Amino acid sequence: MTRGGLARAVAVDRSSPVPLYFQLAQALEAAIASGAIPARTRLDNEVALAGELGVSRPTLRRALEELAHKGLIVRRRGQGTHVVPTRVRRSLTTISLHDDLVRAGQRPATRVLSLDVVPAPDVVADRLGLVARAPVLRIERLRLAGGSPVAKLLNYLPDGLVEPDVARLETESLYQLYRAAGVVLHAAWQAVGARSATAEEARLLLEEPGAALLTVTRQTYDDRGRVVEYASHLYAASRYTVELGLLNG
Amino acid sequence: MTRGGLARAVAVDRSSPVPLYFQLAQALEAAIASGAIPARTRLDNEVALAGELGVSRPTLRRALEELAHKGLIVRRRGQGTHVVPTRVRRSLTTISLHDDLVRAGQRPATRVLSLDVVPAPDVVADRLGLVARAPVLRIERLRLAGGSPVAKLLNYLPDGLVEPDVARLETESLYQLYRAAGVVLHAAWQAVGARSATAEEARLLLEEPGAALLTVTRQTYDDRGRVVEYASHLYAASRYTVELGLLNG
DNA sequence: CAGTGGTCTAGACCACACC
DNA sequence: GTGTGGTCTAGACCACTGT
Repeated sequence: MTRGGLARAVAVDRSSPVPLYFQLAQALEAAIASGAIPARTRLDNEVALAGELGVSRPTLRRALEELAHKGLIVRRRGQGTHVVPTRVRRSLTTISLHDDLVRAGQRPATRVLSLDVVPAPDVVADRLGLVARAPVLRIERLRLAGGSPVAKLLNYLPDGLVEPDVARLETESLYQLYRAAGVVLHAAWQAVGARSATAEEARLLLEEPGAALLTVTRQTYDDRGRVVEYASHLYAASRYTVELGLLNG
Repeated sequence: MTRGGLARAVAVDRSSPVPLYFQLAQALEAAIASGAIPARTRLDNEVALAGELGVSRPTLRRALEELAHKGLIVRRRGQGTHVVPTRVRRSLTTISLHDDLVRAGQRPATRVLSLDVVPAPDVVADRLGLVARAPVLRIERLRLAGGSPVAKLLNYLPDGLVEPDVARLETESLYQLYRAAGVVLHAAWQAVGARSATAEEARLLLEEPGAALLTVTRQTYDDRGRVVEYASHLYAASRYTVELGLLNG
């Protein structure tokens, strides 16, 4: 994008409360995605580009850093900034947790199997940072896609964090409930493994006993660093895989 | 850390080629990890802190942004910057791919099962962005830990990217070879699933036929956006799980 | 209200890549 | 050399949070 035509495709609104660098990043990402800025294009240098777009260089740089972090562009000293040629680029932008079921065609549904306040088992109390047998909210759900069960979800939450509500649990994700309760999720640690299904699990997930299941164990933290969830999930591996984007591997 | 004593714990070397913000971030991270800056501490405000440390506010901010991104601190407008109280914090800093075997006690070893240049199978050519049946390097390895096999690793690489060398493959990781060849890995996409072991796989991994295996399929990109690897790995799930740190989930 | 982090600017110098 | 992105500065104004 050398001829300055970029300034028309990427217009910013200085009266908007949305930060300039964010507007720029989004506009540039859209322009790249739509092909308005073709792959392998070399962008103008930062000083010139900032001039064309009517922002300062640091502001432009912050936008470019975002795109570089997402893998959409590559910047190299002495050489310039290029739009990455890769075809399969979509998966890289975000790290998907597990709600990928919302994708193409799948009609996700949730059935609440149980919803109780119980004394925390030792391992749960330890992971949540609570004293032994402290009351915790235990949520057991069955996730269905296209009418058939794909996962059994077991979550433990500190008591009082969100309102237990079967109806909402069956229509919204747990993360939507967190957000509604003002909890800002920030980071998580998770381990992925596999094991064979027990008879009971096989029955729930409509698999053969002994079929391979994907296990995901996770701790989620909020922006204060408190553990807000301990989860132990079980996926029917024949119909489900976890997709992950990794950066700076 | 209010009393300015921080300036002694966090000293920067302005003659070093290492960027100031990076020195700051590392020093602060070390101070937090060691307890020199205790959990829940409220840091001085940014202007004051920058003054104490002898850097400008943007430079300090860049360091703090790094720490915030890693989940070590929390910054809130009107309220200040606090050190996060979480206990289990180590896993969050980086996203581990699969070489976690190097951890505590495990003596990792690798046996090269095969190493050939072959015409690319269709799926591989597609994933690597090559024409059908283009020559690719096919590497089949068995990973052992503590003397017993834990994973069968199958990798396809564009021909000519690295030198095929059995000896080095058995002592170093594939990623070390990439680095040595000047390839800068940048991003990856991977899918994690599970399935039951075939008789042949069970024999290799010393598992029962039908045992649950963890499958990892991955594409790795370099900093130019080229696909430099297509991998299909198989883990003995009874002895291995994949750990992942997730940010901004 | 006062204090905090969030954003933005204009300019400077440096390290590296290619000619 | 010349041109590029990488780093750093000093200062300004704003939006939000608590009192």
